[in-house]
Amino acid sequence: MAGVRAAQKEKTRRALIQAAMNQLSAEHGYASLSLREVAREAGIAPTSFYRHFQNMEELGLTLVDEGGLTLRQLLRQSRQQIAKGGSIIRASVTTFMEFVTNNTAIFRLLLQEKSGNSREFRLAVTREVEHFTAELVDYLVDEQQFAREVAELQADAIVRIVFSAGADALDADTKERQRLTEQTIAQLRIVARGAESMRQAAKTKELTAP
Amino acid sequence: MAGVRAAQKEKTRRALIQAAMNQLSAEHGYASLSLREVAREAGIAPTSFYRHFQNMEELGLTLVDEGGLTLRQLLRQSRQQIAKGGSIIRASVTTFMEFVTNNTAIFRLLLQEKSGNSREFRLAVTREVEHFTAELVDYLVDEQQFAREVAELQADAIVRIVFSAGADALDADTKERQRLTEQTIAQLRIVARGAESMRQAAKTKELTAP
DNA sequence: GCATTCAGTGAACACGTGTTCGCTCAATTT
DNA sequence: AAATTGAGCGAACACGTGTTCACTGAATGC
Repeated sequence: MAGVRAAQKEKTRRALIQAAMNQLSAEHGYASLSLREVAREAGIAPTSFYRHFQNMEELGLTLVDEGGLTLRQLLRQSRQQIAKGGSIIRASVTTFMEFVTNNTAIFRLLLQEKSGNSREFRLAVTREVEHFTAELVDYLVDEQQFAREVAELQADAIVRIVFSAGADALDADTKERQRLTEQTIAQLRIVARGAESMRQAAKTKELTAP
Repeated sequence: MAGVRAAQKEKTRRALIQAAMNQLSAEHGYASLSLREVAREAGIAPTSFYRHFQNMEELGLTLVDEGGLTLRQLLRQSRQQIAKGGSIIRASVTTFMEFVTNNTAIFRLLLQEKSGNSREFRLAVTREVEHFTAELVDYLVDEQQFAREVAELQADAIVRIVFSAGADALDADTKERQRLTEQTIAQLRIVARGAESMRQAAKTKELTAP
């Protein structure tokens, strides 16, 4: 019971996942992913695909799950960078862009595939993004002492800006990506200032008309 | 030379465009648009499609052009609403969301199709979005007296937030759309405050160390 | 009135697709 | 050692796709 069989199965399963990722590009999206092409790239017969996934859909959902893991990893690494000191915003955005650059396939799914998918697929992506946003809200509340309501507005705005810039970064060269990074940092600073000013206003109001 | 012929041709051309738009939905994106299905919905034979467009690609680019027109119309209507007085941000966001609701197909192309298309298609979309952003920059510079640099940061952030929210609104029910609208308004206010505070900081700096 | 232009057609093509079925044969279980 | 399990396979299927070609017939130009 060395599990040779199970190990081999897992191996070709990974091969299928990797093959699907390799096929994702700007011109060739998830919607036009074909079972036969994926199987070919993974080096197995088309029919063997079904030994691992019931559907292309099921493979897609698996990929989104991988995306969720990547997002959590991104959060962890971001926190580590922040702990090292320096600008929180700069560290976060830089880490984010690094992750995008090094996991293009996954971020294509998370940032660019907003249409042309099954409802279930979109829900899965939304779930991961919402989880990410929720983590950011918690950070703003716990570490930055924002009121929950403002933190939610701010976090959602940040995620929209950063994810949108990330989507652009996927199809940009190094130089353009650098520009996007700096631009995003500056924009998040604007948002932070705005949120800060909301906090001040709320405090003032609280004192004058409690 | 009454132009009966030309008129009929234009009519079925519009029918093709309309047919393509009708086929766009959350589950069925631009990538999986099929020549035959579009022709069928337009009420012509598949082969007749080629009398009007060389490609599905060419139809797609035409649709993006329509999107550009819609964006310009949106800007005009937004300015009219602003001229009526009241909150500039509220008027703009409300108008935007109305347009999204009433032109779902076009905004699906502009807001949700970021991947799985030809390079040319993506460039066309980007061109329209950038034009929109440039108009917004001009507004912030001319009417709100922002420095160009800050205006560009702010405009890009606004477009990212609003377009992202618009993309979500496309697949939301009325109530959720209302929530998105209010949320977006609040977020733009945060951004406006942040940008304003940048302006103050710049001024101060200018006075203290010119 | 006659000749020409041209939007629309139907048949036919080569091709890629997802999915089924029964088979093999090594890993595993008994 | 014998029996069972299960990943991987090739043949075959029905189907939708884009594109070609020669043809029709009404609108147009002369």
